[in-house]
Amino acid sequence: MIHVVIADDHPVVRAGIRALLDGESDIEVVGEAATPDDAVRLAQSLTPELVLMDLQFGQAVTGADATRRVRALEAAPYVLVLTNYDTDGDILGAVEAGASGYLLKDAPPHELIAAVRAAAAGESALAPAIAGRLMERMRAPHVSLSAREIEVLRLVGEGASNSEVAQRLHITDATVKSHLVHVFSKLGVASRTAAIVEARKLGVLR
Amino acid sequence: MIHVVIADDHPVVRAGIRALLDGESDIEVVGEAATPDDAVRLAQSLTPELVLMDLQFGQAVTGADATRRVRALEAAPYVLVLTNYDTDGDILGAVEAGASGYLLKDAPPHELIAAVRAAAAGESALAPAIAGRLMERMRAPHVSLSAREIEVLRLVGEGASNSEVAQRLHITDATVKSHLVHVFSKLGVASRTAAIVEARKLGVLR
DNA sequence: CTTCGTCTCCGACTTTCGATGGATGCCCCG
DNA sequence: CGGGGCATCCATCGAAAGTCGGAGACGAAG
Repeated sequence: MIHVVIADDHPVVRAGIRALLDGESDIEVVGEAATPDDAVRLAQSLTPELVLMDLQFGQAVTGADATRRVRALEAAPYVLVLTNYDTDGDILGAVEAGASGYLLKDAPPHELIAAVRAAAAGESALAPAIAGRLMERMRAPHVSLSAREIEVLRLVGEGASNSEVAQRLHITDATVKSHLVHVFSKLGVASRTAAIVEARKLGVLR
Repeated sequence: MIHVVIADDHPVVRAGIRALLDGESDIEVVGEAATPDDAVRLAQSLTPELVLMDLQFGQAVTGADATRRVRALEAAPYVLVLTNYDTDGDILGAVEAGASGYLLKDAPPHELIAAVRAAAAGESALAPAIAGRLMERMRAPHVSLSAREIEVLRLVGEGASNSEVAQRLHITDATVKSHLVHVFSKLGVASRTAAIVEARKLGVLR
């Protein structure tokens, strides 16, 4: 049984979510909070597995803050963030605060339910529309590999040797090495294997 | 809405599954098949997102076969395989035939429902009891790396150089290379990077 | 007890990789 | 327009990775 606390300043939204979740036999809504403070308080006293957290409370944008505080509790319930707009600038903040997932309020019911189950299981559940946007914002500032560099790195990541890469791209292996040197420095690593590991971590590969 | 076709030779089982799924608003059972041939036929004519497929039809074990044929259709519905026994030797066959998931018939209702949703979303849904067993059978025959070899490979997979691995394991880098040579030959590759790729594919790493 | 297989370890040789340094062409902006 | 920044390309040379052959340990068969 997944115990859930709903935190949203709008009663209608809370009721809607509750109605959706009440239809699921393995999910029980144990509390509702109308303010960030209440959300943290209920998360502590009711020890739910999951908190559904709105990002916009009244005027102050303290949803991310509340998320951080909830995640700092001893029981540390998972937090699933809800918002109306996928352009919300606080997506990053919420994720960094420890949110397991991020959903738009107009998501189809089964998507929300699936997300609740996934989040309660410790998995991350991002609305597809958001995942891409988020990824861009997370990795763009970090690395900006040129198209050619990515191309080379991708082949290396498939296990190709320098000469194989050179052949496939119709360039000299000296050139391949040069591209790799640049990739290494941009990724802050010193070998092809480490570069692959790092590239995967940053989402550049795979 | 997830449209489902149920394929099972036992009417009672079909009714049971239908009853379970009818309780879900986002799932609709659009057809029932009592034979593998019917299953394929309905999968083609009704174009469901998902086919729930029994492995045992009458006497012949053609569930895997039917799965293969269903997956070969133009619409290519996902296939979720059901069976009574987790010792069934055809688990592998079904998965290789393109089944997205594998469930025991005595699984709790919510697990089945969750599996249906997951499978319809293109995710794989394996009963935990089966996942482990399956994993063993899938990778054991392919590779049997020694504990030491895996240890070395794991570090290499983190981007470590031979000398770093040697230091961490308190052995010479000549020995590290030796282990890697064995790993390479067992995995059928010729470089550390290719080894990492292959090891990930086989589930040895990560 | 021997033989075989397997795992673990190692040193010396060859190949590949990565570092260094430099060339060209492109685009943008002061 | 003329330099600064960047992407792409290339050659050389020391360092790392990979190849080869073999040694010691240990257990399972023969």
